[in-house]
Amino acid sequence: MLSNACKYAIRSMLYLGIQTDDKNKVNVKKIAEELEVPQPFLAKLLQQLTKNKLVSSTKGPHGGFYVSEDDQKHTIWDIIKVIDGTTKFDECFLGLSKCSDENPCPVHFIVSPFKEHILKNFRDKTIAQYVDEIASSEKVISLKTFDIIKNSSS
Amino acid sequence: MLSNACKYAIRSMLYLGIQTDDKNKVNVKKIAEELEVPQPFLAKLLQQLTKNKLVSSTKGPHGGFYVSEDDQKHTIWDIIKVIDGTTKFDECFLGLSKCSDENPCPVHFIVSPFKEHILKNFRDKTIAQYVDEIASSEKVISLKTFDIIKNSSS
DNA sequence: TTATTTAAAGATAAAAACATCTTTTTTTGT
DNA sequence: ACAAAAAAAGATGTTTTTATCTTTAAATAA
Repeated sequence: MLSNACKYAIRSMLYLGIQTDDKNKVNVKKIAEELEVPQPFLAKLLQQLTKNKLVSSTKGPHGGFYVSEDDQKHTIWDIIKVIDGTTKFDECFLGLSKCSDENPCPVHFIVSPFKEHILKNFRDKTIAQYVDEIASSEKVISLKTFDIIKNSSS
Repeated sequence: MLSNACKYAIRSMLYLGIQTDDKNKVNVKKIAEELEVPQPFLAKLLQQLTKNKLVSSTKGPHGGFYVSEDDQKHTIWDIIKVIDGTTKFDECFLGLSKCSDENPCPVHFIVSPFKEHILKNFRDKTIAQYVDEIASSEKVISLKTFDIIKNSSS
């Protein structure tokens, strides 16, 4: 469904939402370690997110990446748009170009409600909302982060 | 979600379920044209399906591919197992190895119920059942086949 | 001003997915 | 027996995804 690139990007943005703001930045090395993803690959992804104004960054000592309050207004859908593009989500599960409610493929009505529900969530729910939810419940965004949350709340 | 390879394979098997039996075979060329998929690529896929006993074939004049009544007892899940493997379906949507109902990732409860629903369908519903459904309703497996069904029923 | 820290940019490389081409084997009709 | 039709098998090529490496630019602190 999502590429690795996009998974890393989403997890990074949630991580930055939880851990950072304009006063508290982290560098790629740290993010890559926390999320356990390949560092140079992640660096490229963060570049893309930054170029597209989903994530903020500053160079130099004490610089790094962060998501500001404004950045937090974005959605997972915004990330997908930047990293993977959204065509995959418009396509029929069996690859038929004209598949629709009117001309359904054999799995259309199995897959379609699922897709709608997920898409609605991805389009409507902001990173801020996700961050709140992760803080209040115990959602995981990496093994390490999971441990951090577990420990800090116990 | 599914690779092109797997989409082609599923559509081929449904097509063969509808159009063929041990008395009526079709060759790769015909299947590729009907489903509008690359012929040599499809040939390789059909080879795999045949080797794994999901599809039957005979060589020589009037030979070709077909799905027997026995073949029709298989499921979409069986096709996925042969072509893509099923690991993708076990994996967390965000790629976290330990994501579960107990340790949910931020999108776990959005994605999980629908995944279950789809998997149940893929695992339980036979090709025979799909074929019946396509015959009685008007499900599409290719633009061309769609036209055929439309025309023959009008 | 200079060394250090950091992201940005660009070039390269490895692996997987997607696809094609060529040769061999089997079957069948003549 | 022979030619034709078809799948099977094997080799090859292309594109995309995933990933790394190197160089450049910017910011900061001493």
